[in-house]
Amino acid sequence: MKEHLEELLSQSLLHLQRDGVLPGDTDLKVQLERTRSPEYGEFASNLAMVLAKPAGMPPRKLAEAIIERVPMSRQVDRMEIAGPGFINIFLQRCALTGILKDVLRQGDKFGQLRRGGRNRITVEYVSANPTGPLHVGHGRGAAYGASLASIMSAAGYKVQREYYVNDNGRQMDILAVCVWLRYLELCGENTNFPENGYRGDYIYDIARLVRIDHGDKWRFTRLEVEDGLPPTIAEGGDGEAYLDALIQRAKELLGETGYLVFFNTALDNILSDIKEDLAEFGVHFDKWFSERDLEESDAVQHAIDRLRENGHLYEKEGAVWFRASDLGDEKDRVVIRENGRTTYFASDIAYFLNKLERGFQTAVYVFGADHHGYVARLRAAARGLGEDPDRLEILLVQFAVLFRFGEKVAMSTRSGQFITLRELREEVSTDAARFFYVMRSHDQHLDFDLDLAKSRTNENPVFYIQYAYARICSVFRNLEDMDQRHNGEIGNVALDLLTEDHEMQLMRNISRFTETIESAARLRSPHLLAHYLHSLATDLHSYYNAHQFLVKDENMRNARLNLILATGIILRKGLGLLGVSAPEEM
RNA sequence: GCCCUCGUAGCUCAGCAGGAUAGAGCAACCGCCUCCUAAGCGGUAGGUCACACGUUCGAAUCGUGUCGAGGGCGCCA
Repeated sequence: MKEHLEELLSQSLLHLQRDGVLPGDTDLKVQLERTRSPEYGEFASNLAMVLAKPAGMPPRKLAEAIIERVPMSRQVDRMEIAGPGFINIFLQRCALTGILKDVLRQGDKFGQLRRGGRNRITVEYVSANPTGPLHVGHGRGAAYGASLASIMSAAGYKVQREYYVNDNGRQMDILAVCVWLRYLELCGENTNFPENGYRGDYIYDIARLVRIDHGDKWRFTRLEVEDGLPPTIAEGGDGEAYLDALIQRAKELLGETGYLVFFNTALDNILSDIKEDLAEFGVHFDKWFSERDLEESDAVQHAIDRLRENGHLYEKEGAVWFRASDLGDEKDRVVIRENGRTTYFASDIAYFLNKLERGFQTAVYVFGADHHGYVARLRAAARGLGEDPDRLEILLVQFAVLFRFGEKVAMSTRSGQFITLRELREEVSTDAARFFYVMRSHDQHLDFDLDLAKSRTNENPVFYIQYAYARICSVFRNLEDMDQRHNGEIGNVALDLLTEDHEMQLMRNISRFTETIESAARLRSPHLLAHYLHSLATDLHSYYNAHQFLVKDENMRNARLNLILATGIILRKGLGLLGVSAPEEM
């Protein structure tokens, strides 16, 4: 509908340009928006005010000229000039009832748009290191990324969902060593577990698995393990050197095979736990991209070569640096360390390049707000590779702070005192968690009220929307009990009977659904859909209270049932895009 | 110190690409079940859009500055 009107207006503008009223070089982009109130019609355009200056005539006069040249349309009732020069567009009834019929005909397929263009786009989210279970901080990125991908897909983008598995590097080594130490403990050895290691109980679980498969095969005494290592934190060291030395010692004592057993058992275990956790959260991926695969291919070297060819690398103090400061970053960055190993940043660059080479026009990254230092860095890298930095899109998701009994829930990763995503799901339900995470703009801090999310009252927006859907289903169940039938054909013919304010409001709101998907996708803002669904539920509840649907008159009854059936379809579809279920009974 | 994000009603937040009288929900107050689920509905009250200047026919929205909040600034991953 909106597209149609935009088309009509641009026709008129072209006409005006041809007639010489508007200069040939005017930007004819049509701006059209929903009005705030029906007294201004459905849509309004500020075209006349924007173009008044180039046209050299007063806005209201120009508006008149524009309206005169708009082609006829069966959807449009009339256009009026209002205020300083707004063009208010009033639609024919059939424009609204037509959309209603579309919804009923297409059912769950309604809302699948084709506006995303042909380009493929990859959306990466979560990508948490597989060193422990997901916690509530990852939850928001998961909910946001998953909802965004679904919405963009509905808007017609060709979306691939991707998770970058950071299965290489020091953190993984630390993990493997921690498992080994816990294993030694289980074997009955006395160990000195590092304060800065992974201390969660899940480490014991993994150690237990190794022991079940391999017994005490890799048992060593405390002296063998710790002899000659640098000081721990407790002993006054910084702890990092201790960990590195411990990793070295583990590799020596365990040998490559033994070390890999600990490493891989930890990785496989945690990764499958993460996958299961996300699946239960309704969050899915098309590709789990392994960092090790990236390293084993020559992708990193390939990316570094590209930077070198483009003249962005130099050597200093034995390391190879990327001259990022020339490309918008604050400072230069190391890509190859003095010891010859490439940096994590080099992998990031390679991964980005890899995405483009796999045929994606745009790579969208959903990062936690703590990664915002990456934005300038990665954009500089994109430029350095000779690519358009706009092909890289980084969306930062702000932190969520949990509240229980009106108080902030304390969390600290260091002590292992963090709430896991799984615990959150079990406490408030997946539906509530998914909705709460995305109901605020992603660039806004989120206060997550656990008590509210659990509550089964009207204060809880999830239940409010689900309840609207359940009420609709309930009406249809009662219909059967009353031995009446719903006849959609009769209802469609009788749609013109729906003239009450509540009915008009509901129809108008239904007609906004596709626009909402389009803007939520374009603005990367699933919260717009969350708000939209809430407003649609409000309209339904108001209608429900004001009017009886199951009335004697067959035409009116079927027309009303068609209206609420269409509302239900939109609610179910919309909730589905947010990963929230639509229960038929509550 | 530098950089990023943010500042809208008592609280939590919308406000899409600058547009008409700044909107929801919660909390407060007043009402509504002989009727399809009251997990609902209707109404009242509540704002100098942090502040200042600028751009514009028009600014919560754009720009600059000030104040305030949170976060980020490693040859860590």
